[in-house]
Formats: sequence, C-alpha cells, structure tokens
Amino acid sequence: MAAPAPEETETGTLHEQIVAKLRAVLLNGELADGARIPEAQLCLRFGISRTPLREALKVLAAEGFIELRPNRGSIVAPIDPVEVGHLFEMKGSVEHMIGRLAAVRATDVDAARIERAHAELGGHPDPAVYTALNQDFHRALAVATHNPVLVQTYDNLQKRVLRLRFVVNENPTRVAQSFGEHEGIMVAFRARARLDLAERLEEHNRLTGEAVRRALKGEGA
Amino acid sequence: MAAPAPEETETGTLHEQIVAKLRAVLLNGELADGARIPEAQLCLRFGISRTPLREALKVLAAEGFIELRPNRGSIVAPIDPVEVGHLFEMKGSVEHMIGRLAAVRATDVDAARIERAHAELGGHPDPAVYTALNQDFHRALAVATHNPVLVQTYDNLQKRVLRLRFVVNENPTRVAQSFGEHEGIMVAFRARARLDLAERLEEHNRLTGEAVRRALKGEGA
DNA sequence: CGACGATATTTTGCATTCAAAAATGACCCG
DNA sequence: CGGGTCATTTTTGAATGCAAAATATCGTCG
Repeated sequence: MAAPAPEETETGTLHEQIVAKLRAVLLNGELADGARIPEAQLCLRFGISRTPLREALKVLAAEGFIELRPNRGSIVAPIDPVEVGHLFEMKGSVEHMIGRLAAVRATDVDAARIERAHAELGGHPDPAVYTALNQDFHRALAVATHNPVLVQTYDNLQKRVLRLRFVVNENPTRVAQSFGEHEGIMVAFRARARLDLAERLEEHNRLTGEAVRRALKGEGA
Repeated sequence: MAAPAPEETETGTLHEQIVAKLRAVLLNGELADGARIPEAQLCLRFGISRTPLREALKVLAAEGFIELRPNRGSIVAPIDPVEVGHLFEMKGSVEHMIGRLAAVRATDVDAARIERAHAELGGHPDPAVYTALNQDFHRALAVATHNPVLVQTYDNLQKRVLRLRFVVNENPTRVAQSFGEHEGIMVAFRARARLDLAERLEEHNRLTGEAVRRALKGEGA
C-alpha cells in the first residue's frame, strides 16, 4: 500500500521530488476536485513530516493546482469550465509560437526526437497511453524552439490541462482524430513550414479544447 | 513609489504576504545576484520564524527568482543575458495576444482604467516612477483581455522582467521613447484596431528588450 | 610564507511541538 | 422534535529543536 518504490521522476532536490509526487497524486485524480488535502495521510504515504509537505503544497498552490484557504486547509482546485476555456485560449497562443519557432530552430536532434515521439504515438492507440505520449510529442516540439522560458510556460499550461485528461481520454474517436491532426503537424514540420505548422498546432489545440469542454458539459461536472 | 494598491492579488493569507514581501526584496535589488539569501536576517526583519519564510522561498524558487542548491542554501538567481532574450521573446508573443484580445474585449471600465494609467504615466516622466506606472498600464491592458490565465502568465513574465529595471530605468532617452510608443498604442486601442494594437505592443516589447540587452552589455554584468 | 588538514561554528533541512482556529458533537432549551 | 449554545476533538499554522552537512577557523607542516 504505502509503496516506497521510488518513482521515475528523479529530480535533484528532495523538495522537487515531493512536489512531483504530490502533483502526480493530483493529476492521477486520486483526490476529487474540491476535496480537502489529507496532510497527515500524505505524510504517512511519503514518509515525511508536515513541514516539507506543506512547502510543496504552497508551490502547488502557486501553480494553481491547489487552493489555500486561510485557517481552513487546502483543497484540490475545482475545475472551472470557464477557466478551462481561458486555459486553452492561452495555450493556443503558445502553440502558435511553438510552431513558428520550432520550424526554424529545430536541430537534427530535435527532429529525431519529434519523429520518434510521433512514431511511438502511432503504435499506442490506447487512450491512457496516448495521453502520456502525446505530452512527450508536444513537449518535444516546445523544446525544439530552444527557448527555455517558453518551455517553462508551456509546461505549466500543459500540466494544468493534464488534469482534465480523465474526461477526454476515454474518447477513442477524439484520439483517432487527434492522431490524424498530428500527421498533418508532422507534414508541416518536415517541410519546416512556419505558419502552416503554427496554424496546425493552434487548430489542434483548439479542437482538443473543444473536445474537453464538450466532455465537461456532457459529464455535467 | 511602489504604491501597494489593493489589487486582486491582495490575498489575505499571511503566506501570500510573505511571498510578496520577499519578492519585493529581490525586485528592489537589495540582494545582489548570486548572493546567499540571509534566512535569519529576513526572519528578524519580517518578524517570523524560518518555517513560513522557507515556504515562501520554495515558491519564489519555483517562479525562477531564487536558485535552490541542495544543502547549500538559496541564492538570488543570477541574471543570464541569454535568458533575458528568451524572456522578452516569450513576452512578445503574449503582448501580441493581449493586443488582439484587449481590442475586442475591453469594456468601458477597462478602457477607463487604461486611459487613466496612460495619463498618469505622462505626468511622471521620472524613470523610477515611470517603471511602476508602466507596469500598471500594461497590466491594465492584460486585464482587459478578460482571460485570467493570460493575466497570470503575463504577471509571471512581467515580474521577471521587473528585476532588470535597474539597468534600464536610468535611461531617460528610452523612457521618452517608450512613452512615445505608448501614445501609438493608445491610438490603436482607442480605434480598437486588433492587429495594429497587437503589433504595436509586440514592437514596444521588442524595443524594451533591446534596450535592456544593450544596457546589460554596457554594464558588462 | 603558503598549502593542507583537523576542529569548531554556522547553516541547512526536517521532525517535533505548541497555540490558536475550525470542525465536531453533546447538551440544553424552546 | 428542532434549533442553538457550549465543550471537546481535530486540524491548521508557525516556532522551536535537533541531527547532518557545509563553511569557517586555526594549527601544523612542507
């Protein structure tokens, strides 16, 4: 139960590891939206005391995953459909930028990594696996811009989107459609077509956002 | 001066206040780049113990203001000229987005706030004051997009840029030039000209970025 | 005189502890 | 039987304490 197995997320500082583990708990949907964060339980599970856990909570709160209520504990930040729209709108702009820059700046190493991520995606049509590999693919494109500030900004948005996957990755239709869009993205990337790549990425993001919003409405929160 | 107007960022939490105060210390340039963070001293100064201060340190580290070294304390994140370029490149994209959206979505209240911020800027040509009011002006434009995720992303980038002001706000020439660009921005905004506003904002950002980079090179950091 | 190494001091990171606030529940009164 | 008040328990937020690591100090030797 209290698996002391070290997760593969081996970052440097112990603090970073705690943040990563805690974020994983939130992303895995183990805790329902709006649920109180069980500090003591998590301390037991991670084998740490409350001090470092609370440090991680503050960081996650600053990132928007957790809501800190004065003297009343922290809760998992509820998913607000309106905010989801804003999130995808913002990410769309970043995607466009990624397309414009990656097309021009990608090195051979970047291209190889992107091709590999794309190929792996095709081999795993399973929605759950797809989500993870999808992240790798898009992140590889972001990295190809060679702008660390962009990568950081993108990571932050992407992590927030990831919270929503459980409502959309159950949809095989969208997964197939998504992969089709990726094919188009790759065509544009291989041709190093700046604006074409930018627009395809933005459109891909827009369609994903719509799928998510539709799923959110369908599930009736 | 740094008038702490009661913005929506004025959360009641003590933690948020500590983060804000600590950030202010960093932004004021009280601590040199790469300098060790004097935990004990800051605890005395803020009248708190190390626990809440360290929570704030972790948050600031996640934001990129502080570098956390394992077992060796935290240091003020050094300014990397290359990263400054990436920072402005990223911010340029966001500025463009702000222009496109603000032109369409700004309400009368937004417009009034933007006009007021612009007018105040004209009345205070003093570089030090200009910097603070300049932030208000651009933030008002960001708020007019009515996309909180964008505002949050913009705030984060803007805060990182603010660290650099001491190298550029000593330049009256650039201040005058900057205000001239603001005039053009206002013309485009009043006309609600989407792309014109977007391009003017992006160009303004680009010029500011170049001024900063030039100043950084000049000072030979 | 300078470099190296052992020891003392400080600093860091985390566990523990403690006071205050909120949630819970028991009790009383209408 | 329901509503409200007060005591009890739990949880939160922050100060303190403690072991380990790093830094500084000093003595010794080449």
